[in-house]
Formats: sequence, C-alpha cells, structure tokens
Amino acid sequence: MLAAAEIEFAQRGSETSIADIARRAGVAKGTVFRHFATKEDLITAVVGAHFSRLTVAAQQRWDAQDPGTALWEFLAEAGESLQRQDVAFLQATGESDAAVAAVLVELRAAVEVLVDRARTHEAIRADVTGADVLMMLCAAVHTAGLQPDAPAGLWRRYLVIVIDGLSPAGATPLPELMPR
Amino acid sequence: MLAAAEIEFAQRGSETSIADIARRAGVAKGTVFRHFATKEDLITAVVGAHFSRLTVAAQQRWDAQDPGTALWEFLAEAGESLQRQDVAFLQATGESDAAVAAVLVELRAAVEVLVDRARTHEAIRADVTGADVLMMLCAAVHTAGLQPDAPAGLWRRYLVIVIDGLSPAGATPLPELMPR
Amino acid sequence: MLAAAEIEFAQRGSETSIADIARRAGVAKGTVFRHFATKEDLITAVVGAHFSRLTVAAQQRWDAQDPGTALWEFLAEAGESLQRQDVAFLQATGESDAAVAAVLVELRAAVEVLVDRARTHEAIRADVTGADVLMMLCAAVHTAGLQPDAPAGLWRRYLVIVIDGLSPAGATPLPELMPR
Amino acid sequence: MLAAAEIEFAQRGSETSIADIARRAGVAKGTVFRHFATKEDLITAVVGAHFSRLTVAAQQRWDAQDPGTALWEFLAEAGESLQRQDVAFLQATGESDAAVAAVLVELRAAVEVLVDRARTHEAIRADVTGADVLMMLCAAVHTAGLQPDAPAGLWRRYLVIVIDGLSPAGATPLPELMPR
DNA sequence: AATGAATGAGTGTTCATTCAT
DNA sequence: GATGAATGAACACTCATTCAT
Repeated sequence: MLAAAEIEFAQRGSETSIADIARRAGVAKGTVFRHFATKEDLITAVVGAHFSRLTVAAQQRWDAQDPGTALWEFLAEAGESLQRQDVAFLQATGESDAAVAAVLVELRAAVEVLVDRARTHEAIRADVTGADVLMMLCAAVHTAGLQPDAPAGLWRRYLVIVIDGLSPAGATPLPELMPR
Repeated sequence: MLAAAEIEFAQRGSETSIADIARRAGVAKGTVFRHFATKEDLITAVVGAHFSRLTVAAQQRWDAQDPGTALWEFLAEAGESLQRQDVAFLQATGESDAAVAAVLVELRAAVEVLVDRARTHEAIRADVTGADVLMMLCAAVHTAGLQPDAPAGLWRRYLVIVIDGLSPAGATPLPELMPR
Repeated sequence: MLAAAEIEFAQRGSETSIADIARRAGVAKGTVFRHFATKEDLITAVVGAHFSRLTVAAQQRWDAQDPGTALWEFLAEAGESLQRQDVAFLQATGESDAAVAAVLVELRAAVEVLVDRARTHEAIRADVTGADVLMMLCAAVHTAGLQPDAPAGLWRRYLVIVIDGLSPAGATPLPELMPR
Repeated sequence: MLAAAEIEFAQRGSETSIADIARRAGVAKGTVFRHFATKEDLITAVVGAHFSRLTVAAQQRWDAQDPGTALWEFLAEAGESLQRQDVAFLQATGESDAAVAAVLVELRAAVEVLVDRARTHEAIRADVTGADVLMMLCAAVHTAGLQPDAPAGLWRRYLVIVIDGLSPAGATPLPELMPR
C-alpha cells in the first residue's frame, strides 16, 4: 500500500486521490483510512520513508576512505532516488509536517557528517553546510524533473554544475545565510 | 485582480481557488470569470506576464559592456522576481500551456543571447546553453523558496553556488544532455 | 431583437441565454433588459406574437367559401409556422404565463369558429373542439420536430394522419374530455 | 433514487438539477453521483428503463389472437406509461444519447412487428410504419401533457383521434416521408 | 437610451472522510 | 480487520439580473 502510494505520489504529487492509491494497492478506500487516518498521514509516511532511506544511504558512507568521493556518490545515489519522486512534493511536506520535519533533521545531520569530512579533506568549499548541499541536490533534481520531455538523465547534468559550484576551486564567498 | 492572482498563485500554486483570488481582489467570483474565461486563462496571463518581464530584462542587457557581468546581473534581477513566485508553478505552467510555452521560447532565446556573449568573453563555461542557465536559476530560487522559514535572501546564497558552477574555472565536463 | 430572440428560441428553446440573443441582435445584454425586464417577458413577447399571428391566420379564413378546406389550409399554414419553433417551448409558455394564456384563449376562439363552420358542413367529426384541433396540430408538428435528422416535411405526414383522425369518416366516439 | 429521478424528470425534464433529485430521494448529492457518474448516466438509466418497459409490453403482444386489438391495447398501455413522463424529454434523450438510441431501436422493432401483423389483418392503414405509430402515440400523449390543468385522461381522447387517423377507413394517402 | 462591468445564486462534479455491516 | 455506501464541503464555471456611466 505504501508502494502504491509512492508510485501515485511520484506521478501526480499530492493531488493524487486516495481512491487511485487504493485501486493501485488493490484494496478498498476504507482500508487505506484504517491504516492512515488522514491523507496527510499517508503522505507523511511515504515522504518520511523516502527521507529515511536517504539518511541510511548517507550514514553508510560515514566511514568511507575518500570523503570527497563519498559525498559525490551519496549525491548521485540520492539523486537517483529523488528523481523518481516529485521533489517539490517531498520538500513541501517536509516543511509543513512536524513528523517529517523530524526525519529531515536526521537526514540533514547525516549529510552534515559527510560534508564535514569532505570539508576536512578540502573536497568541498568551506562555506557550505550539509543542509546547503542537500538543497542544491534537490534543486538539480527537481528542476530537471519539471521538464516532462527532457532527456532521462538531465538531472545528472545539473548535478555536475551544482557539484562544480560546491567545489573549492574558484569559489566565490557566499552570503552569510545558512539554511535552517 | 492580476495582482491578487499573482499573490495567491505565489503562495499556493495552481491549487489556489478562484474564490480565494476573488476574495483577495475584493470582487465577486463571477467578475474574475468575466476577465478570464477560464482558470487556465488567468494562470496563463499571470505566468506569461512574469516570463515576459524576464524576457525584457534579458533583452535590456544584450548590449551591455561586460557580457559576464550582464548575465550575472540578469540572473540576480530575475531571481528577485522569481523569488516572489512559486517557481514550480511557473515552470509547470510553461510545460503544460501552449500560450505560455511560446513566451518561454522567447525568454530562452533572450537568455541565449546573453549566454552566447558571455561565452565569447569566457565568462561562462562553454558547455552550457541559455536554457541550462535559466533552469539553474530556477533551481536555486525554487529550492530556497521551499523553506518557508528560511532567511529572506537564501536564494542569493544558492545562486552564488550555481554561478560558481556555471563559471569556467574548474569546470567538470557536462554529460551531453541539452535541455529542450 | 424580437427576431433574434425568435431564432434563438427556435433553435435552443428557453435554455438560450440572453447573451446569445443580444449577440445575434447586435446589441448589448443590458439593452435587452431595458426592453424586457425579465427573460420571461421576452419569452412571453415572442410566444405571444407567434400565437397572435396564428390567430390572424385563422380569422382570415372565417369567411372562406369552403369551411372544410379553410380549416385544413389553416392547419397547413399554422403547421408551417409552428415547425420553425420549438413547439413544446411555445406550449409550455402558454401554460405557465398569464399574458400568453390570454393570447391562447383568443387563438382557440378563432380556431373554434373555423371548426364550428367545418362541423356544420360535416367536414370534421362532430365531437371535437377547436382546442382539440389545435392540440392535434401541435402534436403532429412537435413530434416530427423531435427527430433532428428526419426529412424536412415529416410534420406534413403526421398532419395527414391527424386530419384523417379528425375527419368524420369512420370516427370512433371520443371519450368525453374536453381540453381546457 | 431512480424513482425520485423519474418523478423529477417527468415534471421538469432534463433541466431538473441533481440537487433536487437527491433531495427528493432523501440522499446527499454525492450519493447520486456514486450511482450515476454523470447526470447523463442517470438520464440514460431512467429513459432507457422506460423504453425497455415499453419494448417488453410490445413483445408480449406479438402472439396475440387479434393483431388489431393487440396494437391498440399496446398503445393504450404505453400511453398510460408515457403519460407519467415528460415525453419530449424522453424523445430528446433518445435522439441525443447513443445508449438510449439503441434501446429505441429495439422498441421500434418490437412495435414494427405489431404493426406488420395488424397491417396483414387490415387493422391499420398500409402506409404507416412502426416508427410512425410510435411517434403518433407520443404526439397524443405529449400534447395532452402540455396542459397541466387538463382532465387526467385527456391523452386517451387524443389517442382515439390518432388511432382513427391510423385506421384504414377513409385514409388519405400519406406523403412519402418515412420517419427514421 | 444604450452599454457592459459586476454580481451571486446555482450547476455538475470530485473527493477526503465516516461508519454500519 | 476490511469494505464500500453515504456524505457534504469544495471547485470551476454559467447566467439572469442590476446599475453606474
């Protein structure tokens, strides 16, 4: 049922109707509401699971040999995952729902570790945070996803630009505004 | 009324109801439909106007002395404008509405000129198009906008990262995927 | 303006919008309301005029040499006129509107004269009234009009059947129910 | 609910609002749409059921001893049924809705059988079709129904006239226009 | 007198949510 | 626990009617 919801949300964002999700899951509408009292609850569950998976992916790279490579690989893996979802939908949920916000805090923390290590190895510019990096990843993936007839891997192209922007070489000093 | 619609769309995207727009504009629902026969027409008008303004802003910099600076200034000005809107909404409209798509073509062309000149002056990496630049701008602004309680100028921070990514210094070769 | 209304009502019945009538008449909507305070008033005017014309047509045959032929000729002429209108619309108006009802009374009286004379000449069965005859005419014309892809003169075919039914030859006694 | 719809349609034709039907049925508007996804679907169901009943009534008389009487009895029974409906509404639906049109084809065919047998027994004039007979029945019933304050059985009076018109005695040759 | 902008009640339709079975 | 019938609050859109210009 979560799988069905994930697919539907990926395709049509939060405008998907519960009826469609139930149909795809092969259960009755009422059954969905037995498990998730509210549409919001279901969204929360799907989005939270998504972010949790990303958190795990980040944590698995905490001890990698090459912190720079570890970060870029994480971004590639996370991008692959995000690209299958409507990122704006994910993000908006994270901002509006307390439960998901908590999961996001964990994710940001996990990425922060990766970024800290990369910074120590001078693989990333010194003035960005984990939250910055996460946001820039979302930026690349989401923007690519807005073009329905774009080539499938467009997000990688944008991610490269973002990574170049995050690299220490030729970095312009950033305004002092940290994301939350 | 267009102003009211712009504000509502900025806050809630295309899910805003005509009733809410009418209420904000201080008119009756029917009055909105007098001016825009369809919700789509209203969206088209708002979004088209926005993109048209950006097109003008780009064109005004075609003859600038320093093409590199001209491009970055355009991005800053356009970002300021975009930041007041729901960028995903703008983009999605551009993809789904024929009339707006035409305006977008003009905008892309106008930016392309700026990018071409900047490229000639080696102010921007050689392997990006005007459409790429526009998309990266949207990425930065949109992503910053997803955090409602973020500091107001966060998008500038992200734009700097993006611009660094678009700069020739230390550019990693891009995958060969041009956006439409 | 009355002409425009007549055409529109003929095509789409009372569901026609005032806007369409105004457009066809080449005036503004407000102008229509200046002359007819209400949509009902306009309908009344159109329908009343129609029935009045039929009344005149009947009266012109009051003094005809052959009362039988006079009646059938009136029915043919009236049928031609009715066939250009949505008869149900005409009738329904006649029933629901006091002003039109009065015109209908005149029309029925005028036809009654024709029927009385025909009856005296044994050209029509003795047990029908003018109102009966009028209703049967409407029946033939209206029914034919319900078939949009029917041959143009179908109503004449039905009128012949009706006239045969109204003729004295082989008449079955009618139940004692006079129409109003 | 179908009963409520039938009553409302009978009184006000297809202009009846779903809200009114729901109110009469004692259910919420949404419930009506649960059963009939569209107003058209509801109309189709009501009208189709009506015509189907008539078809059955005709078929039950296919083997009657006296084909002439069988036909007139069918007309009386069908008239009784039609008289409770807005006939114009029924007919118009038959013309505009494909599903109902198919049911109408069956009904016409069933009546055609009755008419054929009656013709063989010289109980009806030779130059009318089943469709003609059906239309004349509708004509009689509909026309009577247009007068809200008419005596209840008025349609029988008109049906007698129509039947006399359809009888062989003294029949005037019909114009060569077959209804569809 | 003519206009057309403004209105607001009403229409068909959708959908999250409830609840008896 | 699962179901799906019922609900009612939206929503986009239409149109007769009013009224300032």
